[in-house]
Amino acid sequence: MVGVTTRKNSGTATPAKRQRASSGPASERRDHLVKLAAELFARKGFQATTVREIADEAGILSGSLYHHFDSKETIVDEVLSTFLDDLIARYRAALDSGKDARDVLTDMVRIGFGTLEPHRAAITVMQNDWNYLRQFERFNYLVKAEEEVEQIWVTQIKAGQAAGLFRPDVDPKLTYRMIRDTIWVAVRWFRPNGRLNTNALADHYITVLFDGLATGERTTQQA
Amino acid sequence: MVGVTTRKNSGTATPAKRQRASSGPASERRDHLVKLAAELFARKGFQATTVREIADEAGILSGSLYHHFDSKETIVDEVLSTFLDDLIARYRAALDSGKDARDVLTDMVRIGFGTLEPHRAAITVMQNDWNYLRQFERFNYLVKAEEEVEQIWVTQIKAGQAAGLFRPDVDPKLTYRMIRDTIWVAVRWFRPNGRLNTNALADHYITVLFDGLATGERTTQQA
DNA sequence: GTCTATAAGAAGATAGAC
DNA sequence: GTCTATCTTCTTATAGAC
Repeated sequence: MVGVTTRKNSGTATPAKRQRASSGPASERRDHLVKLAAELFARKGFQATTVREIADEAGILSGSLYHHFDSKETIVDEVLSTFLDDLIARYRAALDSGKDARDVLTDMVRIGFGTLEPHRAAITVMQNDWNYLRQFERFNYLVKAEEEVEQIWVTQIKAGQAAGLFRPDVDPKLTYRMIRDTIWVAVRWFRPNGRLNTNALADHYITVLFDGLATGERTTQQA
Repeated sequence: MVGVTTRKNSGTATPAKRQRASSGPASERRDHLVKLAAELFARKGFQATTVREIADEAGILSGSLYHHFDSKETIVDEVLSTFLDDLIARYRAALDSGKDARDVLTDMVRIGFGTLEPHRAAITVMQNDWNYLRQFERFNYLVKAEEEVEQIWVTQIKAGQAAGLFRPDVDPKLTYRMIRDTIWVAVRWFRPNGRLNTNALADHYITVLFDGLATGERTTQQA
């Protein structure tokens, strides 16, 4: 019931109570605080960000934060679940389009890259702190959500193979993981005002993913 | 000169002295301690791992660790620099083979996946804690090493394009980043004793990367 | 090379006044 | 909804005996 040792908080030992995003009162003030915290978590990492820093950023004292949240974990919980809820909703819409597997997969790649901008902070936290956060019982739903997303992708890849659209000799699960990794890790270097926007990123990746990097020419063998 | 606020260490404030891997005395005992620490860093994250835990793992007390290392940062520094030195050496060997750009790139992909097993812990730390560690001046060499590696890859991709081996319409730098991401992030889910070994991973990725996922068939357009 | 003992302070969280 | 004040525990790191 207790989960792992957590960050050894102190005071009158509070073993990370429940207070999911959905259950908490959804005030604008609260949402604003979550946004501020998300930026700090993304920049410095979850553990390296102190509740004092979050409070500073909001112009209040650390104790006042506990009027809105019962723990630091609750804040990051809200950051992550907001992102995941949105992502899964978008995937579902793509699935209901009636397109063939290749077009659905194309849409899903675009959806993935499309979240880089609006959910940049949440994705960064998910990348960097997932390994730490997953050890706490309260974040089990993250694992569940990941499994659900994997199922959606793998089903599409298999459908594409069955329809003769995708090569049959690739492993669906492995292929999904590589696509997923390529999309989300881009959050590390993607900059909204850089040379490329997320549409260009998606187009580029879709080209290489479907048609490959090679031209078919070989200098050593076929020539 | 000081860098950022660091983990606010205490005692007689020690602002993270220099003591790079190469400069420290290379005893077997020391190497063993670094290995133990690397596993903990990978499992729990750098910040969440305490010097007490590292000492526990080694069967000594935390104070005794400071006979071998002057700070926790020095330990992780040694973990990362050992990996990077090995990686860059392997890349250089591949470059000197005299093969064409496609074969060299193939070798480099294999080298990448091939490090997942021997350097699993270091790669995990690099993935999860890079964002945090990079803020300290002493880890500037990480950025330099990354730039060197990028240069090696981009040069090969451009050479392949010039030789007509790779499609000319892809962005070399972007392509490199996506390849890099796909390889290293695999450390998150790759398990040495799982269904696939690193050779199979590399082969699979090389197939999709060069030849693409699509078969050329289209259900909607070409009928 | 390890232990004992401890410094000095930063952490998350709480209680109650305003 | 925020502040004041504070508790308790954990942290990295040190000094010197053995």
